[in-house]
Amino acid sequence: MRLTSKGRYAVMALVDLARFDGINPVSLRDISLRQGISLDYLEQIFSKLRKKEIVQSVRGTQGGYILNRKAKEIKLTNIFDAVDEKVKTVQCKKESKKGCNGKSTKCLTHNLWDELETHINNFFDKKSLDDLVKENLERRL
Amino acid sequence: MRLTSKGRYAVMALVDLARFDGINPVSLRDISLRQGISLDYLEQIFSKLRKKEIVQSVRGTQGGYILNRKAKEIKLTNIFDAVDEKVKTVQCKKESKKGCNGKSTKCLTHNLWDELETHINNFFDKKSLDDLVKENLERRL
DNA sequence: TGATACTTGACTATTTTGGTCAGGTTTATA
DNA sequence: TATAAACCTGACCAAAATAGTCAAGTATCA
Ligand code: FES
Ligand code: FES
Repeated sequence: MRLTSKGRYAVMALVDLARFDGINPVSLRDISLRQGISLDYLEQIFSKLRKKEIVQSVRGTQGGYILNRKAKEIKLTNIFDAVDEKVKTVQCKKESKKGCNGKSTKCLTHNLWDELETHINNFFDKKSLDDLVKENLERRL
Repeated sequence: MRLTSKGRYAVMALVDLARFDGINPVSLRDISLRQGISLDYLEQIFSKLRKKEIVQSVRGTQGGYILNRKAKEIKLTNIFDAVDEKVKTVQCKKESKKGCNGKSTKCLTHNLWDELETHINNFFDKKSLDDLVKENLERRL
């Protein structure tokens, strides 16, 4: 069970961006340099973030990206959703009565993984981008 | 972020085994049939569980595996550890001051992933094999 | 009319996963 | 004591997921 770097990068980049929010659009090139993430990869990630209306793009010279909502209203859940970093503990559908890989009943541990998923999602629901920026500022003082 | 089936199978198999614990050794063949897990794969998994002293093997005809500790004392953490299903949110060492892939400092989000890891491990620390067996019995009544 | 920066889609190398396969060894029991 | 059940080990492999790269644009500002 591990976190993929797509999710990690998305959050890193957004925290970076949020720090400058309201001042200028931030270019991916800058984020790439500051955070050490491949520019091409960032583009893929931001394309998804834009489609989910988490960021807005500003084209042309001096362009870049800006947040599309207040940092306080962007939860980790939203970010992870946008880049397809889902928490997947099981394959079987929650609603269906069938088990994994087409079995007729749920397996012995189905309920456990369900609980786990909820437990993790709770964490993501609570944390907002704003929280992260603030925590980061505090640590620097 | 997803759970691998090695971890899932390990827990499934142990719950199955625990239900018969104290009566007979349970053969992997039986578990394989009941739970629909490849026998060869189960052998790999149980080899690890044995090395970490979670189960004991009984060789020969009528052999199989038995729990090596009380079900109450086997936490999910122990099981996951044994089969190398670790919760990995970051690459960088917790203790080291260096960041991921050799960067000189920790990244903006390091602390966040650390919290997440703790949050997940809390869940695994609380659940014991015994809990799972009981929950399962209740649901059948 | 550059230069900057976003946009898109296809492609690819590496790693991880989820196994299989072959060939053992041990031991109860018929 | 033979034999079959069951554990034991290590090598091997195909498919999927990951973590990108590459190429060829388009929009906008100075
Ligand atoms: S049936 Fe849902 S996890 Fe096995
Ligand atoms: S430095 Fe530890 S997560 Fe980035």
